[in-house]
Amino acid sequence: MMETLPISFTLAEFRKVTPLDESNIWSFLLDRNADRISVKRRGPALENLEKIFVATFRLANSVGFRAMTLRDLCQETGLSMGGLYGYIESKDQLAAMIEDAVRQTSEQMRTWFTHLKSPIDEVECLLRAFIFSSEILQPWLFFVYLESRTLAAEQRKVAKESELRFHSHIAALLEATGGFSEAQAFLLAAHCMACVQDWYVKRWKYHAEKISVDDFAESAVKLIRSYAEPQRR
Amino acid sequence: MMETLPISFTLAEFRKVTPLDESNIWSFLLDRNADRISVKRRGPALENLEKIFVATFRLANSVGFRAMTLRDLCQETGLSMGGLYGYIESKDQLAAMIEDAVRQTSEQMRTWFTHLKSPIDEVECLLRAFIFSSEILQPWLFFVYLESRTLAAEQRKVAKESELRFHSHIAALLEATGGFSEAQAFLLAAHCMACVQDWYVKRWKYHAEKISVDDFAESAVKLIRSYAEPQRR
DNA sequence: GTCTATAGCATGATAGAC
DNA sequence: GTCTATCATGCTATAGAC
Repeated sequence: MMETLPISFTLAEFRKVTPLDESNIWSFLLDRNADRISVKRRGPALENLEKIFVATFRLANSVGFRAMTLRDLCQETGLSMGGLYGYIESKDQLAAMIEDAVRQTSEQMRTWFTHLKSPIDEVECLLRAFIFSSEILQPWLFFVYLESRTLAAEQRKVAKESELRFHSHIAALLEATGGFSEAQAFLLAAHCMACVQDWYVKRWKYHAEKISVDDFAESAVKLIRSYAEPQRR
Repeated sequence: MMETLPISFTLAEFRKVTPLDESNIWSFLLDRNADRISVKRRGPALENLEKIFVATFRLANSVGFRAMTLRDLCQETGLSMGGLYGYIESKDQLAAMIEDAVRQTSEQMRTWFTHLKSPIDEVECLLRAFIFSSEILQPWLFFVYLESRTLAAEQRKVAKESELRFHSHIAALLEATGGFSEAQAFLLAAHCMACVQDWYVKRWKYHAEKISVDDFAESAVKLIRSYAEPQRR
């Protein structure tokens, strides 16, 4: 699907080809955790899953996941403690489900633009895809970014490795442009990651200034491209 | 003091002129909160303060501040619950003391390089000072970055304003170089902030690759300078 | 100035009614 | 499939001994 996109695609163009978005993610979640969810009727299950995760994002954001209580979660969702446990196995597994969903999308993303011939074009596409995915799934990525350190050691490790794989992929592409040593490419890739992650980490800052995600992506891509291809300026 | 620094100073040079570092911060903390700390003998008080805050950073990092218990804190510091309350008024005030210390240093930083004539030189100096300060006071800045959202509304607001003031200062300087519109300068300043904050947020990534803080600062500064001054490349 | 002991309440999880 | 009621544990904060 990604082959149909231009190099400098917009959010609207990206939306048409991305496999996961705000509305179909609940089905994805239900199917992936079907064995642990005891509720069988699909319609109400999807509605309650949405309530549970939206409330989790809100509560974890205001007090942190480990300090959020299941009683607060019940109050926000309208479920009882017993009802809630039909959807989750434990509080820790609730976080694990989020982390798993995010890792799935980020792992897929690395393969989306491997058909491109130019390394710097692939970098641009990956940065745009990262920014637009984080626009669509902001609460999910935000949760993992801020909470993975407080989760079980195993999940923490997996989250770090996932970030590092994406980082290394960008670094390898930058090195392939021929303009950078391995160490320079690693650092420049780190700057790329920091810039694009800022879109979902500091969302309040960009919203207050009414900056659109397309303008943000344009600015980040231009900064990196002008450094990797100085002759074009 | 900052007037004696060259434009592209190193960590070693910055250390000689910075007012606050790892060892004198405990005195600063004790004096600033003297009215709330009931312990009077200065020597033991400084030792216990160091134990309390170092343990707080470690525990908050592994479970989050709101989920960290004062019992864990007592076990790590060797103090009893009663003893601990000689140094803090409440758990919330412990976080407020950290937030206050960090805000002090960040507010001072904005005035350090106003004597420079060239806006882009001032940007370089501010970015280096920010990175080197965060190297020296990493656990403090890391705590505020990750925990301010979970603190009281008042503190959350103050932390955001502090970030925004620094951001706006950089943006104004970039606009003063003459190469950017207000909106472009805002976005480029945001990229600056994200890159330099990454040094203390993703420290594990840089340490694993054995990247020195001087190399990191050089890379970040070069990226921004090459964009703001394309003719020099 | 630091300790032990405890008050008063909230927590994650489960059992069993319907 | 969802509820209410309850368990055992752990929490912040304080009182009072030394």
